[in-house]
Amino acid sequence: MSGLRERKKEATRAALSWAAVRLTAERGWSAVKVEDIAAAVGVSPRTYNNYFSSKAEAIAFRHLERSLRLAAELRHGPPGEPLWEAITRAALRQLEPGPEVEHMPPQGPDEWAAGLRVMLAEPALEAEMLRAGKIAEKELAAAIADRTGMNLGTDLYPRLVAASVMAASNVALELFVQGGTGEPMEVLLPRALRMVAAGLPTP
Amino acid sequence: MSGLRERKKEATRAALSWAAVRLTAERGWSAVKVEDIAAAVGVSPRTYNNYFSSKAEAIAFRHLERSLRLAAELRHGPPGEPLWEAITRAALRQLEPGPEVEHMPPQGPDEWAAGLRVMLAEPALEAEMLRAGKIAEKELAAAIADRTGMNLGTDLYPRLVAASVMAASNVALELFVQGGTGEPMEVLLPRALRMVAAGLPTP
DNA sequence: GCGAATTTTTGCGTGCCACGCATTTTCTGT
DNA sequence: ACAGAAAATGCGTGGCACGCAAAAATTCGC
Repeated sequence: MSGLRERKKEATRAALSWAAVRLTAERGWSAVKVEDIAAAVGVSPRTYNNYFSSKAEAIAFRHLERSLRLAAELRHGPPGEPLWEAITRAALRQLEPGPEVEHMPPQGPDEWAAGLRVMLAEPALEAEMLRAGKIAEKELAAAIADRTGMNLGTDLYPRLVAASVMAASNVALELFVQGGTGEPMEVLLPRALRMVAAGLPTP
Repeated sequence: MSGLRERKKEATRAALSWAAVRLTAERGWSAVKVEDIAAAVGVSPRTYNNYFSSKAEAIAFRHLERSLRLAAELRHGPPGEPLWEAITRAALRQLEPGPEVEHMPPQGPDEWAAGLRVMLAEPALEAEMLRAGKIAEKELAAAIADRTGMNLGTDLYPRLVAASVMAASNVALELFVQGGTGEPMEVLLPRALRMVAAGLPTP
């Protein structure tokens, strides 16, 4: 309905999420209390839980948003475009930093990878990230079902495509974060997507 | 090294996990306290946390074990067998109820599905299940890398296959649990595996 | 503009959970 | 049987999620 109120809410949510990430990167996950995150945003600790139902959720929120955008973009893109091209294009676009990162210290890909390693080392955070991915996967499957005219409740295809896309994204990210190959996400991600789309026969 | 001690530990761990599942199915997740689980097994609450580092972990443990068996079976199977046949065979075998279920009330597939729905409705449990799947995926990727002589640190293939296998399993399970099609897992799972192996072109 | 209604924030209190540490009990190897 | 190792337990602490009701802020009808 209204604009200002909801935008303010989203701003607070984003600020909390962002503060949680920053503080965790600085001090480590267990050293940051909910109270600290709330204080960094200038809000009461009780209010934090009005926005996020767990400490971990604030950190996974950015991941969730980006993943959800993928599904949204798939819905609003040109309907005629072949499915996998649309998916690849939408996935690649999520790699571009959004406007919210403007007033952050500029992060190279190395710092980003290091930060992610820290996050995923914490079991609670890993679990919450995975849950976020799963939520986005549901949206993605629904979008694909719409696009292909298939039945989400009975057809394997939409869910399989959605799950495979998330799998490819995660694998590409893992390899990037682990840094075995020096290749950037812009290279790894499309390659992984092409592979799952084409099939994975024994080489 | 020793036998009795470790077997007793595993027995306790399994008993705790089993008690957690049973109590949760009966009363619901939030109504069962760690104290209850411990009491059901005849062990101190403090001891529970020597086995599982969270309340949810006990429930995901059965899922974790089964998923890990898949990787183990892939390692110990005939090395000559084509990769995807070996995977499918190993995956199907995990559907057979293990010997630990012998003295449980016989569960039809419907009760099983209902139980799973309850579990996955709880965010904390869903997250923990996903984490268990992720851990197993790592093992699976390593097994596949070994089998194909590929490099886990630089090649996408092993991780992609592992992730796709887990994705297919999860999708098959979702569809089964949701029950849109009346088909059993023994049918859905191989079909999903065949699809991800062959590729997912727009139909 | 202004006051009423709705929404959001906050303070407070409760119950539970994860875990460190020291102690006791149980098991193993010789 | 005994010494040493490993596991179970008791106790205490800090923190987190959340229900509830009061207070503050914002929207909307007029």
